Parts: sequence; structure tokens; C-alpha cells
Amino acid sequence: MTTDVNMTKDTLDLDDLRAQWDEQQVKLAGQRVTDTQIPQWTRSETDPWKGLVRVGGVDVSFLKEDPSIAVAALVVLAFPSLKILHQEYLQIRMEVPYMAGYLAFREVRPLETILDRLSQSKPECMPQVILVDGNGTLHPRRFGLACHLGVMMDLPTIGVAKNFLNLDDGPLLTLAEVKRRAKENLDIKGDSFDLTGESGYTYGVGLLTSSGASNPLFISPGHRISLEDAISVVLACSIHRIPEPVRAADLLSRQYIREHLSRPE
DNA sequence: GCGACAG
DNA sequence: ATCTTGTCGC
Repeated sequence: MTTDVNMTKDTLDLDDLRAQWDEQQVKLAGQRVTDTQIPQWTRSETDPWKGLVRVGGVDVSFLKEDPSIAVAALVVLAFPSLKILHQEYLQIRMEVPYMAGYLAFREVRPLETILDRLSQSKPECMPQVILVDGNGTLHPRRFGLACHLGVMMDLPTIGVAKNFLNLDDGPLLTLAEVKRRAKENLDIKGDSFDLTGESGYTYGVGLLTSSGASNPLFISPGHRISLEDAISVVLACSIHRIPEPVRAADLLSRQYIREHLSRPE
């Protein structure tokens, strides 16, 4: 009886929320810096990585028993050794539901919190660039989680997604077409193909981060980095398919859940 | 109406 | 996102 009314109300609320979020993404997208501006990183002929010594990775994992409980993690690695320098995590309660295209509104807050915490406790450990589990410009409004986090914190970020986010920009960027091109163009580590839409805009690339991996990763710039440099950094951080910074953050958040939130239920 | 859909 | 050790193959 009343379910129809409630369903309608909830649906309207979500549409309303979506409209507000669209607006925010478009507005914030205007603040995104397109070219590479990474403090200390001064490339030279002899050493392309001169000055790049710390890269970070962030990820959020969830409790299966209660998907509203999550753990955000940040790991800072030394570059290029990829040894762990610092780990930070935070248990949180998710307020809003997940909707493709609006991931940032679920995950940016906790990520900002742990980054702020690091800047307070160990500012010398702040990463120069952060790999984010999610998209950068590879997004319907060209402003995914990596862009959002980067702009809010004014830190260089790179979007690293394991799956392709469906866009609405012509037949070149359909899931089927992307899969086809991945199969045809990717053979060894470093191989990539552009994700350019009908509009002519290049949202990112499909990139093979490990020879022998069957699926690519979808890389796109977040903030203060070019697509080309984003690709270089990701490759330099990749041992397995998932680049070490993101992989370490994923492992950390899962470990915390396993050891502190799982069993007793 | 149905399908698609980062994490 | 979450499930989940061993195992098949190079």
C-alpha cells in the first residue's frame, strides 16, 4: 500500500541527489589542472625520475556482513624501490549508496581525512602523487574519484580502474568495442590503446601493466598530471597487474577488516 | 521497458 | 565492493 509512495519518494530523492552531484562535478572539474605539476620531480636526460621519491595509493574496502561499514587505507611507498614507508587507515560508516559515476561522494571524505591526518603527523611522508582506486577523467563528466580527491586536496592523482566505466560518447567507447581493442592491441607490459570518444576527447587508456595479465587496467589522469606521465608512473609502480601503491592499500584495508571486524558477528 | 553501470 | 584454496599452465 504505502510501498508505492515510498518507492516514488526515494526515487525522486535519488534523482535530486544525482542532479546536485552532477552540478558539483562540473563545477569542480573547472579547477582540475591538466598538466604535470609534481613538486620536486625534475626530470632530466640521465634520470627521468629525478626527485620522485614517494608515491601513495588509496583504497576503500567493505565489510561483507554490513556493506555500510568500510575501511579506507592510504599507503606511502618509496620510489622507485616501492618499499612501504607509511600506512594509514580509518574505519567509517557509508552514508550514501554507490552509484556508477558518483563514487567520489561515497569515498572522498574518508580519503581526505586520512590524508589530512598524515599531513599532521608525518608531513615529510606526504606522497608526491597518489594512485587512486577508481577513475580520473575516464568518467561521464570527466571528473571521477581521482580528479575529485586531487582537486579537493590539491594533490597530484592518477585514476586506476580495474573495469571500464560505461560512457556515453559514441560507438568507440562501448564495453564490447573496448574489449575487442584490448584483445587486439595488448600483448606485453606497457602496451596500451587510447580511449577516445566520438567527441574527440581522450578519457584515458587501456593499459597492460603486466605481461601475462589477461585484462588491462584503465588509467586516466586525476589532477596535476598528464595522461602520458600518469601512464609512466603507473608502469614504474607495477610488478603485478595492480600497481603496488593501490595493491598495498587494498591489502591493508582488507587485513584490517579481517582482523578487527570480520569474525565476531 | 530493458540493459549498463568505477567501487 | 564481497565470496576463496588449490590448482592449471608457462
